[in-house]
Amino acid sequence: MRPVPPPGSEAELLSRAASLAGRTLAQLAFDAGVPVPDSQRRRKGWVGALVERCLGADASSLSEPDFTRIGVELKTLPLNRRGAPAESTYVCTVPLGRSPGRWEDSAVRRKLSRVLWVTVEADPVIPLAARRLGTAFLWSPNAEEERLLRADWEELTGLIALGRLEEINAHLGACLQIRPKAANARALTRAADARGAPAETLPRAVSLRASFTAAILRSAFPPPPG
Amino acid sequence: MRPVPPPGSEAELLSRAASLAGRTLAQLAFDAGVPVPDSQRRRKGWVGALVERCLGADASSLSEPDFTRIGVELKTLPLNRRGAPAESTYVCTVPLGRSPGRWEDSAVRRKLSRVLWVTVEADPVIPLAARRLGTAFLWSPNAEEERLLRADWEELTGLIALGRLEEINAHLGACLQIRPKAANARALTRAADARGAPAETLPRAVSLRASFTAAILRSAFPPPPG
DNA sequence: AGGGATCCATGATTGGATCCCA
DNA sequence: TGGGATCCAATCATGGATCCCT
Repeated sequence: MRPVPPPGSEAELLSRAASLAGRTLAQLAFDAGVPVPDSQRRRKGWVGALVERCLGADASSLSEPDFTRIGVELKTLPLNRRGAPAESTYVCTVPLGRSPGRWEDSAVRRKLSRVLWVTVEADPVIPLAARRLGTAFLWSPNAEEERLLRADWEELTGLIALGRLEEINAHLGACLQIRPKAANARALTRAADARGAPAETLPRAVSLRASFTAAILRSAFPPPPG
Repeated sequence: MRPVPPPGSEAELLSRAASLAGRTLAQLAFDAGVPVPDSQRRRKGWVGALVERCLGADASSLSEPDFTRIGVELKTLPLNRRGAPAESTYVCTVPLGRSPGRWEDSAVRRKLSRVLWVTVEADPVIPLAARRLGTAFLWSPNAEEERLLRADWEELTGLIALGRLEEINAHLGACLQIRPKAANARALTRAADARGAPAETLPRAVSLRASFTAAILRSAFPPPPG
C-alpha cells in the first residue's frame, strides 16, 4: 500500500491520470496493495475508491473536493461496451430539513465546478480485474450546461422547500435527478414537511443522468466524421 | 360495403380524412361493410386496408400511389399510449437482382414524395374495434429529411449492388432500414450475389424507423411550450 | 450519515419473423 | 409476390434499492 501524495496542480493530476490509462484494475489494485473483489455486487464504490488512492485524493472531510489543494473533484465514469456511460453519476446527498439556499452556494454547483472524469471499462462480460481505465479529462460546466444544471436544481430544491419531496422521483430533471440513497428502503432521516414540521423520510441523493454525462463525453471526444 | 370514389384533390382527401378523425375502427368497418377481427395477430394489414377503402384509394396496380389521380400515398401511423409511433413504417420491397438505379428514380423516393399520414390509436389495452383514428396530415420530405433518406438509400443500395446484402441488417440506416419481409424465414427470392451470379435470398423490405416518423409527427404537431 | 458507487426488476424498444389479401 | 402492416422474444434503459467504507 504505497501512499500517493496529493497532486500540486491540474497538470500534474492530468499527467498522472494519463499514465493510468490502459492499465487494468488488477494492476492498480496491486500497486495500491488491495485485493480485487470478485464482483462489485457487494463492493459498489470500490473502483472509485481505488482510483482516488492511485491519484492521491486527500479529502477526508465532508464537502471538500477530492483534491483539496487544487479544488478538483474526481469521478469515475463507467462506460458500457459502446463507450457510453453505463450508470448515472452520484453528486451529493440532498440536504433535507433546512433551506436549500442559492444555486451559487449549493453543494451540487461546488462539486461540479471542476471535475476530473476518469473513464473505466464497465462491460459486464469483462471480469472486474481485467477492466482498463480509459482516458481522463478535466471538465467544468459550460454556460449551457450550467444553465441546465441550475434549472433542474432550482426546480427540485423548490419542490423540497414547498414540502413536496414525496412528489419527487427520478423522472424529474433534464440532467439532474433525485433518487433514494440509503442502506435500504426502510432507512429514514430527518426532514421538514410542507408546514416545516419535523418529519422522517428516505434519504435522497442528487445524481447526473447518464444522458448528460454522455453529452459531456461527446464534447470532450467528438466522434470522427463519417 | 359502400364504394367511396377517389378524391379529386388533396383538399378533398384531407377533408375526408378530417371527417374520419375521432371515429372508431368499428364505425369505419361498419360503413365499409366489413367485420372487425378480434385481433390483428392474423390480420396485420387490416387497418391500412380499411382506411384505404374509407378514403377512396384506387391503386390496384403495382408501384402507383394509393390515390392515383392526385399522386398521394396513404400510410396509417399507429400511435402508442404516449402518442409516439408504435412501429416502423413499411415503404416498399427491395428490388434484388437488378441494379438499383438512381435515388431520383427510386421507389422509395416516389412513394415518400407525397404522403397522407393517418394516425391511429394503437395502445394494446384498447380493443381493436374501439381504437380511434386521429388527425391526418399531408407530408413531403423537407430538404433535410430528403438528404437523410437519400444518404441511407445510397448506402443500402450501394451495399446490395456490391453483393453484400447478407451484411445488411436493421441496424443500418439513420432513418431507413432494410428488414426481412416474407411469409417466413425460409422463404426465398431470386437475387444476385457479389459476382452478379444468380442466388437465392430472403426477400427484404425498406421501412422508415419509428424515430423518423416520430420526428415527422413532431414537426407536424409541435409540442406546446412548457 | 455522507462519500464512493453498482445492482437488478421492470418497462420500453426493436429487429427479425410472420400474417392476410388481391 | 408485392402491398398492407403487426407480432413478439430478446435486448436495452432506468429508477428505485442496495452495498461497503470511514
